Amino acid sequence: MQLGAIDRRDDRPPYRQIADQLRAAIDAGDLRPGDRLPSEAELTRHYSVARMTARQAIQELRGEGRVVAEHGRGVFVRTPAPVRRLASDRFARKHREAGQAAFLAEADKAGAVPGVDQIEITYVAASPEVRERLRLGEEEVLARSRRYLLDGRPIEVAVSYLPRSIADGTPIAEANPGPGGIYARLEDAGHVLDHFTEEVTARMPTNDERRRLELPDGVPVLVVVRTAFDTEGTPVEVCDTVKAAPAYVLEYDFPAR
Amino acid sequence: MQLGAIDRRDDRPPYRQIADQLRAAIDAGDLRPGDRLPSEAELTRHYSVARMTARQAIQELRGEGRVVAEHGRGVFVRTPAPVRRLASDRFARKHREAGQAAFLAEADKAGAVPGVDQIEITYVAASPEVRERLRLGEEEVLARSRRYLLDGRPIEVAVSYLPRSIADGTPIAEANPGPGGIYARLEDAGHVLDHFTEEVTARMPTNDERRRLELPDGVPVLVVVRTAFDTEGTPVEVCDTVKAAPAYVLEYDFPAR
DNA sequence: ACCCTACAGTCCCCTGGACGACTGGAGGAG
DNA sequence: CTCCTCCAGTCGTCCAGGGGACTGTAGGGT
Repeated sequence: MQLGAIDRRDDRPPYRQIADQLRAAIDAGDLRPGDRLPSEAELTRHYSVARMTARQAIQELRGEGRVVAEHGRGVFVRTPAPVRRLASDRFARKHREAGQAAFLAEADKAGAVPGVDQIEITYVAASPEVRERLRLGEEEVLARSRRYLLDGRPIEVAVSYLPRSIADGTPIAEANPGPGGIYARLEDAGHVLDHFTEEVTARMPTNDERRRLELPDGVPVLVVVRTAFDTEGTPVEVCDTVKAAPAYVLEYDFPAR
Repeated sequence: MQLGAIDRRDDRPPYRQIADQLRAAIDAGDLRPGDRLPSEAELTRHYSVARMTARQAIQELRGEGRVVAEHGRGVFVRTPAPVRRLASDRFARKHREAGQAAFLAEADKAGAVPGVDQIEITYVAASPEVRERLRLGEEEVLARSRRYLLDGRPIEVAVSYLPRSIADGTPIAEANPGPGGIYARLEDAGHVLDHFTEEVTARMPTNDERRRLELPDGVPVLVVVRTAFDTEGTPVEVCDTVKAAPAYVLEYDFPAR
């Protein structure tokens, strides 16, 4: 771990020069994921700057999501999350027929331990966005909220909205909807699924999302809103998911027509 | 613009309380897009804190991408960028047959003035990712790099990679490939397009990307890597695009199978 | 009428200092 | 040997101050 010096004639301010040198050390592999960065005290000594200046350099890297500070321990190069590739056929009927919901099937394949918690099932008035997608009027919707874990670490929070008229009195309103998940139950109830649309955006997380997903600073989220349509062309479910962005690659395939 | 006070018994530190109050004012509409926030001096007077503390509160909101500081002028609530909805049929042949590349056709529809600049066309050795996607060996690729503007503001940077064997000696290697864009030229050359795959991720921008897209702090980017396949099943182009995340919604449609 | 110069207001960057909270390990008490 | 206490190292937060750079405007000179 060899750091350079600060050039006062450089047009970049000192804190940025320090940040650039640390970033370069990470990119060059001198600092590997999990390694501790020089402490604030070490940086102030090495560069002969005030502690606030060293802190600002580290703040820069935190904002980029490259390092994580742990109170009382140090600042560490962030370990890249294992990437989940989500193919657009992950909701294919063949997976449901194997008796597993999409998430479990996939975790199995990756050899990781899946988990679901923070399950909450309530009836609520639909937001304008949900109402538009489900083509509803004033009807209440069933909201199924849950958090997905992989090897004990939260990776996604999701809320499904279904029209009350469809969900009422079916296992969909239970915490555990049974083998194949709620899509299997929808088909049991006569709503054979035909296709999905997904709308993908990215943004910085809210404080609440940062807490639930245990995200460090500087990590954006992917927001995927999926609408499921049955063979009648009726939208039967809207699923609003928020994922830690670095842990995902979404794959889609579409014709040139 | 009415701000509260700091509660020293609150478990949130003062800078966070100030940030929360400012954020609430934005969410409540007391501060609208384009409005100036109270200056550092005003905040220090109002809350009786040191200037560093007021700065830290503002830093918090900048990291969330909610406000933008302008040197010498003030700190302003960020104006949400107009959202482009990108449907997965935007590369459909019918649009090309109208004689316009996908981007121009869409800008027209939205009534905005499109622009393309920073065009660079070079032959380079393919990166491992590109080589894998194009199923190439050591062959060089043509790299078409450009930046897209809408009403003069940069919204996307893109690099297309094509195998030299396909691009050489065609208008694809020219700065202006002619009506319908390079996809039309690929079909002229006998590579009739069959389908695309897109891989979508999100992350914080690099410094270079932040500069080229003129992004303020705290704004993530969407990365879309599209591969085009011809009717032989051969990948003929890889297009790597980086977009300012808040300005985009990507839409995909896929069957339940 | 035009241009140029001050200047006040604003954010940017840095210094040096202080206290608090958390972590992990060393060393002593039992 | 076990448990507890203490302490050094680390990051989190805050204070008070100073110089710098940028912006827009008011006012004066031409």
